[in-house]
Amino acid sequence: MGGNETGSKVVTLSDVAKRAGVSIATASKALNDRDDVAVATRQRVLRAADELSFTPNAMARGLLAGRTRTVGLLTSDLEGRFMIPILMGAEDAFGAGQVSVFLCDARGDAIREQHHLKALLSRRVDGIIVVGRQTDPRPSLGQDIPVPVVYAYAPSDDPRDPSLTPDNFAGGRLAVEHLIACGRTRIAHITGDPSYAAAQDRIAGARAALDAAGLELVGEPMFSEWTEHWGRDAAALLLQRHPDVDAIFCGSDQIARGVLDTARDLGRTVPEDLAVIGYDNWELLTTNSRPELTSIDANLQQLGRQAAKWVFDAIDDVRIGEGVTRLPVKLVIRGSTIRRR
Amino acid sequence: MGGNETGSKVVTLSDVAKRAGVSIATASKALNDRDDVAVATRQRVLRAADELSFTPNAMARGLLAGRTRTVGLLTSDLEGRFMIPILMGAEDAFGAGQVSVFLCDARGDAIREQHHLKALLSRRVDGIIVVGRQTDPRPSLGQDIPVPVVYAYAPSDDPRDPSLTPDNFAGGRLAVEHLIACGRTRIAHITGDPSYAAAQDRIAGARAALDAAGLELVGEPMFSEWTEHWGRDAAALLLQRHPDVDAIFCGSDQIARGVLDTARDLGRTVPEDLAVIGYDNWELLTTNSRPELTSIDANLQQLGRQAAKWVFDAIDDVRIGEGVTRLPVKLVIRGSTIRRR
DNA sequence: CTGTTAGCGCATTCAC
DNA sequence: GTGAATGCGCTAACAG
Repeated sequence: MGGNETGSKVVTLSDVAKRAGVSIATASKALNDRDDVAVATRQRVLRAADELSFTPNAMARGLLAGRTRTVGLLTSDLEGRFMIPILMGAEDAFGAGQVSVFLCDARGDAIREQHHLKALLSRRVDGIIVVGRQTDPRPSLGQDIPVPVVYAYAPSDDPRDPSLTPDNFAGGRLAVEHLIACGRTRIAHITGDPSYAAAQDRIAGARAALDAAGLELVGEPMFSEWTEHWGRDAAALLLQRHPDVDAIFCGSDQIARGVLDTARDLGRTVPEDLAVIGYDNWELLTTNSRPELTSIDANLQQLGRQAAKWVFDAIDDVRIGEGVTRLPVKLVIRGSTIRRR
Repeated sequence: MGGNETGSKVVTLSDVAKRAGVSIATASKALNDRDDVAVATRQRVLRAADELSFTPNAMARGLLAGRTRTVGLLTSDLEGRFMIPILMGAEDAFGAGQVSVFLCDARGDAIREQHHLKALLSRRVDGIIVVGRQTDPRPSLGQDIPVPVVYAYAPSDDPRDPSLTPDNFAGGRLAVEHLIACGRTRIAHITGDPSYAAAQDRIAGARAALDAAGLELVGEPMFSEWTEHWGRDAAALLLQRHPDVDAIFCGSDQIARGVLDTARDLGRTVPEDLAVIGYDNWELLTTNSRPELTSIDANLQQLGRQAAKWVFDAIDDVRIGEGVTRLPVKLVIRGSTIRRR
């Protein structure tokens, strides 16, 4: 038992150095393009590293550098429809292999979130993105986190924190402006849970657009769940009470799909008879309905990218936004508001 | 500039030790419940750590231990419907804060996958789970990875690798057995892309069930895309050509939903007139259709948990399965095959 | 019970 | 150009 046992131990820099017949220091320099190393030497080192398939130990490196090239993604609801695109945008922005992402799903539980946060800090992530499941403000992680934190989708309730969230007001306005542009004047609104900021903001935007055109909503906004069932029921109610509506702005694509079903059942032709617009641009729903559904897209992937960029900027001590920044949304027109040719 | 500057540097163990008036080693022992440390001393150390909100550096720890309590999750298609539950199951099994998960999305690109793999190895993950997007075998990462690798959903094409995948054959059989149990005898099959192993395996299972009952499929399986559109079109074709079918086994819930739409349009009553069963148990589709859709659930979250468990076992040198292991699926009965009361 | 010593793998001075 | 020494933060041996 003297020295180098067998048993495929992990290859270290010193192994490479030994094989190349140089010191550890030289090997390090050669591998990192540092200083002046004789060309021949560098070649030898690189060859040795390759032959041993040497993989530098990021932890050892991080210990020295004080930087891990690692960030934490703290979500509260992984299976939620909105997490994934944001997460993808972030992963995207970090670049394959450049920065690695710790994924933590707190399952909407504060205790679990604390555990994960602690783990992340323990692993010395360079920054954290917190992704919430609604656009309602969520509790801040606090100001004493030693790394930059950016909130995505759900803004932080502390105005000192930087938050990115889709502009629901603009979305509501955009939706109704489009309906008006399509010549509709009797517009109703069916949406989900009224306690959601998203629901209220979209309504406010819708009303702003109506006001600007000298119009009013037909009836009051109809609130309940964000489901197809509710969309079906609400549409039946609405079309009975106000047979003259010529457009329905729906608070979600799910609701809109239910509305389309009922319209079909009742023999109302979409879009001629009745224009329908959804919200979220969830492709599974918008492209499978009959006709395909016009909707508002929140650009979530872009939001994720922006969040990642902010984290980077903050790490590099670039000043980033403070408070809530609302990102633009876009209208995606399909056959439920305009007859396509 | 002599010694302790200001500027909230990260707190280290030596800071804690200093504040508690003990040596670094003692502080370490106290914090880790090691050896015998005087109760009073331990208290002082704990207090000091708390006051400074000390967070141990997992990298430094990992450097010593040779274990990072970190695993890599290498997916090829994050937005895919099947990744998320598996990912959740894995995250679940690893426990909040115990083990951290690096998430890497290769976007279906081999190059990017290599980059991510390298990054993971560089970070010295203790193990890797590879999640594929189909149940067709995927290329192995190779045998020279220094940590355990488990393949989930998409099995590895190398029989030496441990793979976990849902049992599609059993799923197909289960679906048809259920239809037969419901008294159906004229059963047809509409499915997606025939090049998918999933499609073929489910058909084989279906045929096995039919054989056992002395029945035959009505017509040939109908192949095309995994979409609602195809479901609608295929159903129209099928019902025209074989008006006497009394049940349709669909290769996916999306297809099934399209089938239900067409059945409705053609005035066929489900389930009395026509029983319909889907596959995947995608709640968004199964619970929103009319009637709600009976389907086969692949227990993906459980599959994720199992994959995580295998990784752990392998890390602890417990022998785990080799080759492809098919996990049981389950039937979820809703109103599209049996009239609910 | 507590402190001293050594070293995990690596990048960085500084001599030679 | 190259190599010996130093230390990142921590834990595991030992010695006191």
